[in-house]
Amino acid sequence: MLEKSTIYEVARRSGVSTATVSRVMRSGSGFSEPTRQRVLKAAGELGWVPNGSARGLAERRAGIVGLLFPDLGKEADAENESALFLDQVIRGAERAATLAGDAVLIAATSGAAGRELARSVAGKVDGLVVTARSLSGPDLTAIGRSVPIVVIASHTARRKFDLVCSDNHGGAQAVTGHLIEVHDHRELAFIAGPAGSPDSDQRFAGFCQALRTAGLPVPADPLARGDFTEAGGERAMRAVLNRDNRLPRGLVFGNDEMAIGALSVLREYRIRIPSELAITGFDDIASARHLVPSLTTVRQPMRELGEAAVRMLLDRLRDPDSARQTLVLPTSLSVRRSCGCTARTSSARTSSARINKTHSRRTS
Amino acid sequence: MLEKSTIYEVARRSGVSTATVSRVMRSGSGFSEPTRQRVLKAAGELGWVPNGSARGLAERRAGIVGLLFPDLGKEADAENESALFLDQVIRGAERAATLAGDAVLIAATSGAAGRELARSVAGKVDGLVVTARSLSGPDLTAIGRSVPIVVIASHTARRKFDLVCSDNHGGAQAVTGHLIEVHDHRELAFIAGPAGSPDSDQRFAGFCQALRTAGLPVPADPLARGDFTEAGGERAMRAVLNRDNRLPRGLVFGNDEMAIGALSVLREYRIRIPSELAITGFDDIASARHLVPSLTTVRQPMRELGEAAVRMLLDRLRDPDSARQTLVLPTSLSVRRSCGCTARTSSARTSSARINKTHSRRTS
DNA sequence: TTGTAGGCGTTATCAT
DNA sequence: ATGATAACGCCTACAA
Repeated sequence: MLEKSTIYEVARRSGVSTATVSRVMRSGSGFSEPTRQRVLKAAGELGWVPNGSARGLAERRAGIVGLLFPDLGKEADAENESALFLDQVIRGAERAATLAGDAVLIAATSGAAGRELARSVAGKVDGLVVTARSLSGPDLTAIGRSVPIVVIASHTARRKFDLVCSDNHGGAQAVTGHLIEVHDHRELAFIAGPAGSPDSDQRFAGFCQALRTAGLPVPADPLARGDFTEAGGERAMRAVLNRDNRLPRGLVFGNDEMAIGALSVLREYRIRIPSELAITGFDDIASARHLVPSLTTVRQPMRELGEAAVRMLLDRLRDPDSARQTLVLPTSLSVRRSCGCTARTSSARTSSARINKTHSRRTS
Repeated sequence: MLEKSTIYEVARRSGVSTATVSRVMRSGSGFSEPTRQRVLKAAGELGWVPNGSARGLAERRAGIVGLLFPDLGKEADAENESALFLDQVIRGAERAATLAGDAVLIAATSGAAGRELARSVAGKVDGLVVTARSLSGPDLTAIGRSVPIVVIASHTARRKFDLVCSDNHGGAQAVTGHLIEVHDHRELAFIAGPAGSPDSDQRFAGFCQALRTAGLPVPADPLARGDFTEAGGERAMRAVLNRDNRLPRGLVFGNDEMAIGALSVLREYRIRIPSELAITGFDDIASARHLVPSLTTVRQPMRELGEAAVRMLLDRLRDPDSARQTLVLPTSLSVRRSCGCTARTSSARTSSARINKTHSRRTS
């Protein structure tokens, strides 16, 4: 059934040397037209596809970039924000790689077994895009010794690699500012994600910045904490409701998932959104549009993150010694109903892309 | 910066031959403990990662499976049903492959350029999982000559390959049956996807089957047609509203997206769901839960499709001459509010998995 | 324009 | 337990 022919057979069948076959398949020059015809014919008849491993070995280049992301586990389905986020990143990476003629190898690395997997992948690719929480710091460093790495993670992360992230701080500042300036809300609070999450921390910082800018009192801590899941948002909301005897005027959530969870609790408590309490999220997941009320939130350029990361990686491959880069992609505001606006969705840039050339790489 | 050391350097550094290094890295036997230590130490110090291309060449096996899916284009984002579907398939494929120690190479193949891409990918992998509409029939056949292929597509598709799909017919029959039996609706209509879509056709067939079973009149055609998008659902709904002066009692949509689009039109027309008109979808995308009313729909085991396809491919790789298989994965009912139910979501199996051994492969 | 032959980094088969 | 040494399939100087 399967042929698995080699360049030798194609060469023999078309009466030329393997060198000529190779030339026909890649160079586009260095042979006569009739020769080309014969080679192509033979290749076609045999159904020959050049062996990627052999080619990669000879070219010292696999033509593959790897994408590592955290294994979200069995429970991670379409409802999961991180999952959605990563899917988009994957799409973006695929697009950018294909555009450059490369393919993308994906792998979900989890915990300890992740290291082995990562090593295996590292051997198969020319470079690696690694998303937050898919690899420990030491593992990153170790693998970084043998393969170029671009990290997709929050700004605060290690500066030892090329890095791309979205503007969490600016995005949070923008929604919060919207609540303050457009709706004139002055009592605002932030519901954070898991402790230690750089994303959450930066969003909280952006929130605080907006308050500061408006001359409002700045809280030392978030009002409550969830874990970026719907269930976590529910819990956080209930905790607040049970603990405090009066609510702020607006709640800025660390992400959409938690806002969705909170919304169901608030509905239960018959608290009107947005008339009694304004709500905002972060991420702009698909469901945000379909909620009632629809959720005002901050859109992250998820796919662009993947694209940018791969492009950066390919640049690095081309030029190993250039200055290391950090790219911060702009977020945008998706204004819907939950903040109090009534117009149809509009969106506005929250910041513009920034590139920081950090330090130059040591050469060698 | 980057080491890119080889097995030779590891061998020299640890004072053994490359053969021994290789043995230590894979066999787990054929060397003494002290030797093992030295090799591991040297490898660690050098940060050596075995070159996948060389390994693949020597082993005649890349340890990579490819996943081809259609390029949905720029406009395809998280809102898009097909996109979500494919994301889940990708996740499933990744999971199954990783479990088997393989990696997954992904590529979105679009139109003509797709063929070249597909060939390139085919050369890099041990086998290919190909989703519906990512490759033309002839291209499939051509590439199938050099690499084993498993197809994820509707049942009707070509039988020349191993195939896995979900039970569209059974799923549609089940929701329709629910409308008939539980809610006693007898005037039902189907809103189809694009003409020629096997998925849509099978769902319509399932719809008809349910009517037939209940002894109700069976329509020759769907009431209207969309293109599986939200906008398409809107258009279809408007067309029906403008054309007919009376609506059926329930509308079975070919997928969730279209149901969502229709829902917004129906809201505009102040038509009460489900009291005046019951609505159901197909796919169970994330938003279905959050709609108002929440959407009763049929869940496809998207991730499982990816898992099953990869497993099937690995089986095929292991045993090239066994009988070709077709696997139909069961769908399940997600009962929510739009059908008229008031209970919380419940779900029920709609069918059980079926395996058809078709004909045996010709040996050679 | 075409062919010869060495090399790419591993694995695996023989010896020893 | 270890070491030579062929493959593996392709690319690419270098020659002709």
